[in-house]
Amino acid sequence: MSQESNATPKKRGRPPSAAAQKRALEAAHEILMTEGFGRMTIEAVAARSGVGKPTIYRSWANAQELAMAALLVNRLPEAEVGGGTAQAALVAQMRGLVTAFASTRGRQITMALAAADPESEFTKAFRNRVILSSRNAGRVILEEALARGEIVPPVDMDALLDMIYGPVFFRLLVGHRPVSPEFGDAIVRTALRAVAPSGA
Amino acid sequence: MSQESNATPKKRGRPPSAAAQKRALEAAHEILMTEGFGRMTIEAVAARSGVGKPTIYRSWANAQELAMAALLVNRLPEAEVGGGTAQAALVAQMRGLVTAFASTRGRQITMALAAADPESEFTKAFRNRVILSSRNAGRVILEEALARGEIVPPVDMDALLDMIYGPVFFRLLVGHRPVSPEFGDAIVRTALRAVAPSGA
DNA sequence: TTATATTAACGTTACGTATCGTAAAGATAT
DNA sequence: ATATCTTTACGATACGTAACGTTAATATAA
Repeated sequence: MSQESNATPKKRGRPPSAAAQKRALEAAHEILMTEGFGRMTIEAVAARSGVGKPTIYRSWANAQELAMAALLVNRLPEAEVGGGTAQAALVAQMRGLVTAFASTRGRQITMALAAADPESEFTKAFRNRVILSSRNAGRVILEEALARGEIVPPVDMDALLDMIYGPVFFRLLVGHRPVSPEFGDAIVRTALRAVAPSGA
Repeated sequence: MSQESNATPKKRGRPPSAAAQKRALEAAHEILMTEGFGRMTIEAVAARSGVGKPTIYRSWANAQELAMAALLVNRLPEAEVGGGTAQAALVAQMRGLVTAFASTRGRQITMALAAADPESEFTKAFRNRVILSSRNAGRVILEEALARGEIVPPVDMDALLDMIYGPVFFRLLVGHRPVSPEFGDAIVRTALRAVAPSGA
């Protein structure tokens, strides 16, 4: 623990400005929430934030990636995995999810996701962190419930998870019915009835 | 019914060309399927079809509407509502749905829907005809099953329907798992187990 | 004759890139 | 120690391209 020979070769030159990135992300988020995805152009973000276009392009390849990064900053609250029944845990989580997505934010996220290159690494990271994090937490909850007999086989776990989390995005995308807390509750209740031990 | 006095006032001048519309729709559809929604620009459609831009704009307000119209031309096959158990009917319908959407077409539809103005009349028509037609047919199937006791209360019909059709679009949008026929089967099976009479 | 079709061009917006001079930080020499 | 390289990022500006949606001019078909 002494020589700096191979440890961190000390970068030269002006360091990238974290403040500039932060300002760009904030401006992007503001535009997304007030004017929508279609108006969140790189030029608009540059004008609003005072950050130069080339600086923005140095951090993000295009407007879609910047939008996803901006939507990623304020994460959704993580689900409380431990304690209680699976139903209680899922209902609590679903309440948070519905609150977070039944808003401008939810629509913007859906649009960003649909518009983005599905193969891009950025898109995959976004999906995993924003969309699938709830689903992954749900998997933990359901596997624990399965282990202690609260739910019973046959359980097609992936199908069951998509039946719980898919409807929220379906309503968000199609807009035929509102995304309400009661809706979230009904989804969880119905899904769990399909894998309940008795016919209760 | 004879005189043309107030019925059909005999249009004067050159009539709109149905052929031009058709050519534009075909070109739009081809571009959607081969190059994707992002590259289906009005100019590209005009160039490919030989129809002038102003003519295209006379029929559709923007590229989104043209895209939806093009996707609307070849409708999805309607579900066979009558006969058999609810499970058989839903599985058959879901097979068709999965086949139709587990393709370029499905992704294009999802993108068009996410990108479109949710309040536009065109968008609403598109949702009703392309997205919700399956769901509506499913409602008929399930209500008949409910009437003859094949499924039993409590049934939150809207939640149940979204649990059946939502997951398909969820997978299409997020792309975390493939949309396969087996997946469709599992969804129908699991959903019906939630409303089955006994604990079977 | 009159409404539509086609073509061409228009102004606008945003794209993504290149270049300019400046700012900030480590390296180097006095 | 302090001044001067060197390197890298910065903000500003301008560029050529692409597509937008509109308009004017001409051709064409009832």
